[in-house]
Amino acid sequence: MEQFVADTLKDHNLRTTTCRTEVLGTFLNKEVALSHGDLEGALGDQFDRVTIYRTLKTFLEKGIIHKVLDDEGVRYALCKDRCTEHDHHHDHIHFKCTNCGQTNCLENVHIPAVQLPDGYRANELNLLIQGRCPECVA
Amino acid sequence: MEQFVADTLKDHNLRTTTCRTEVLGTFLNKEVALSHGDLEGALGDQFDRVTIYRTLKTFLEKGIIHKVLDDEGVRYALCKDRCTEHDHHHDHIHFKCTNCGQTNCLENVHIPAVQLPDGYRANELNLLIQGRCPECVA
DNA sequence: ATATGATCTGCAACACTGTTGCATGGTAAA
DNA sequence: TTTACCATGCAACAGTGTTGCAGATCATAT
Repeated sequence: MEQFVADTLKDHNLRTTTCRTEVLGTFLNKEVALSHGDLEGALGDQFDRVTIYRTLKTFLEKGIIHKVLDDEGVRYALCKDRCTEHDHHHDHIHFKCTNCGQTNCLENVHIPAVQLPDGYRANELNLLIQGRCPECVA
Repeated sequence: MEQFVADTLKDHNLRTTTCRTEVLGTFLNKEVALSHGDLEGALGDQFDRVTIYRTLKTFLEKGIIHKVLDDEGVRYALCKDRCTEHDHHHDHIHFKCTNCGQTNCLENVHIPAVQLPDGYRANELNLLIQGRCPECVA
């Protein structure tokens, strides 16, 4: 995994620093969408708040992560299919469990075509589904 | 319109105060999703920041408005089809124009059924489409 | 029309989220 | 190893949203 982290950073022309390595590693470990606060919690006092914000911003710009919108705030999740800075794919489906609060990307689910009114041109689709995840349905 | 505003408040068991009347009126006039800041701007110094926040919160709880999620922050829009506190329908499609920034609800567009993986149970769907609105496509 | 209780409002203070400028420290490439 | 560039930490600040409380306002019954 460490190798993957290093490669990912290199692929996006980013220097491998401790903070970037740890943040990226945390995303890989947790496998759910994380907020800035989640990262601060997970990483303890290792890094300054500001540095984490800047790391997230950098990752966003490079297409390593994407924003996940949510009633309660903004979270971030890995772009698993290797978006790049110039070829960023823009259809995301996220599922948020209203019971346990976890949010994750549904990778294999496609957003069906939506029939827009005349004149509208769509670029990016963002679908948030809220409900109960398998663990919490039982 | 003033009658409509008064009726709406009454229907939801809310006292008709100046702030509520003005806020609801602004939503009716503008016909697009508004942020707290938009409302502050539209209403000038008539009301305290806090009062506007509380008015929005009350309207949310009563099902008069709903949240609109957005990369840039939270906005609010009227529930046109008369949601009530207990019967709030939860499928929303919003279109945000990346050129002029306006966000509005697409009332007559339906979210097609999404095939969820086993075990997931959906309650609420929230689709944000970003692109260009008819005015900005031209 | 008025008194009453419920509730809404404004103010002050606070917590959280996110950004910016600048000096210092770390990274990669020669 | 030196160097140029970039990332980090710190301090300060702006924006967003919440809470407690005293005083004002509203709806109801009289």
